Order: sequence, then C-alpha cells, then structure tokens
Amino acid sequence: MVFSTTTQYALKILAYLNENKEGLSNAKTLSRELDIPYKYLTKIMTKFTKNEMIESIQGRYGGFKLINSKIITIYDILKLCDGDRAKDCIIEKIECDEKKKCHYHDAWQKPKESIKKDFLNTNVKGFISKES
Amino acid sequence: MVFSTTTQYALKILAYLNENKEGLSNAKTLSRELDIPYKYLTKIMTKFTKNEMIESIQGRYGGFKLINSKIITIYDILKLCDGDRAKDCIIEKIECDEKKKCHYHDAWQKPKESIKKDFLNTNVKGFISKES
DNA sequence: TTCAAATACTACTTTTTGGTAGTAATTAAA
DNA sequence: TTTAATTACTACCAAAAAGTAGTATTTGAA
Repeated sequence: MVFSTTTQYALKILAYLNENKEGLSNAKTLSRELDIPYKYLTKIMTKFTKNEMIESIQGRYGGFKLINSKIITIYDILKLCDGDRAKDCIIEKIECDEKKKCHYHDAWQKPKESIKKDFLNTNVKGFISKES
Repeated sequence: MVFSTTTQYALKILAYLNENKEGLSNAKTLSRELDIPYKYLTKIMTKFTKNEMIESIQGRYGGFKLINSKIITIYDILKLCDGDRAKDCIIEKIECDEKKKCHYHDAWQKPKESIKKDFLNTNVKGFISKES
C-alpha cells in the first residue's frame, strides 16, 4: 500500500499492543513477533512514547503498552511517521492554505476529503476487534 | 498528504494535460507552470509515455498530451510511481496473499478496501472538471 | 539539407529514509 | 546493593528516492 515502511511498522505495533492490552510487551518480543528490526523498532517506540501515543515502563521487566483512553487514527500515525509529507493539500507540499490556494486546491477537495476521512475514521486500536 | 513527491508531481502533470486537451504541452512549460524540476519532470514523462498513459510527440514542436480514451486512476499512478510499495496488503510488504495471510490480513480488510476504493474510483483526468 | 527545439537515454550527485552499533540510564528482583 | 534486563540516547552506515548534467536522437520548418 501507499504507507511508508515506518508507518506500516507503526500500524503493526499498535495492533499488537492492542491485542495485549493487559500486559506489557517488550521490544525484543515485538521485534521477533512482528518481524521488525530490533534497533529500528526501539527508535520508533521512543518516538511514540514521546508523543504520548503509548506508555513505556523502563528498567528490568519494563516494556510498552497502549494508553487505553486514547484514540489513535491512521492520520495521527501519518503525521508522526511521515512528517511534512502528511500536509493538508494533496497537491502542493508546503505553500498552500485557504488564503493562498494552489491551482488545483478546490478541484482536489472532494477526492482528498474522501481519502482523509478514511484515515481520520480508522481508529487503529479498534480495527482488530472481532465485533461487527 | 501520503503521496510521494513523484506521485504528487504525476497528479499535477495529468491535471494540467487534462486542462489542455486540445494542444500539446511541452516539458519546459510543464516544469515552469507546475514548479517541477525540468530534468526530473522529463524523466517522469518518459516513464508515463512508456506505460502508455500519455502520448509524446518527439522533435521540434513536440510535446505531450493525454490519450483521451484512457481512464487513469490514482491507483494506476501509485503502481507506476511507487512500485513495490503499492502492494495489496496494508501491513505486510511482500509475502502476503490469500493462501498465506499475514496475521492482520483479515482485520485490515475493511479500512484497506475503503481507502483503495477511493484510489480506484478517482479518475485523475476527470477530477478537475467543473461538472457536479 | 541544415538547424533549432523538442523528447529519450545514460550516468552521476544529493537528500531522505531505513537500518545498525555502542553506550548510558533505569528498574526491580535476588 | 549488586546485577541483569530493559528502555533511551547518540552517532553512524546503507539503500532508496529525488534531483542534476550531458549527450544522443527525433522532427519540422526555413
């Protein structure tokens, strides 16, 4: 799919943590189970933790777990993992806002909104649930 | 947005060509009007041409134009510009098909389909039209 | 038939992303 | 209070994507 490798890793990780809501998951296990390079994974985890998307417990017997109260959408992950690329306008990268629209701003509005809605509406923590 | 720089360029280019259906648009003009590096643009154009998404006229007074009979979706562009990343499963990169599903294959089916549908349904050549 | 302006091709450079290595800091159990 | 297992930090390396340079080929008009 369109998602960057980092974003795909993030989606996997959050899904896994969601399946293990009760306990902690440590980096070693996540790396093995999800087939993500250990060192790269810990880097991602630290970023998540700093952005308060997950909680980390340091030291021996430590690990990671979801913050249960939080809803995390695909859009949130894109913003975190892909940085500048997750800008608002589908066409222009930087210099495009309501005041100074790019040439195709309005024309793209509809398909753009449709795609964005999917991203905004997909609660990553919920997608794995068996309901519905 | 999520799209790679190359994909964003591609979307711009096709939109421009669609506005100039009658005549030819040459690389110099496209580069200037759409703010895409000239050399990088010509590289993309050649790729498009080879994949028969647009038609090129070589030599002096040459240029590019859309092949009017063809429908081009965002999905088509993703496949062309992002190559392997535009694979089917949202989670696994390579080794995931109906026979050997990845762990989250089914769970992701719904949000995945929803996003993909948008891509498949967005005819790039049409999006700029004033109708509707 | 020459020439200027266009696309096509080949190779290289720069920037960004993905991945690795080593060490420091933290923590709870023994 | 020591120690082993964990996360956090810093710096580097490799691969991929984006961008550049130079040349060859094509073409229609003068």
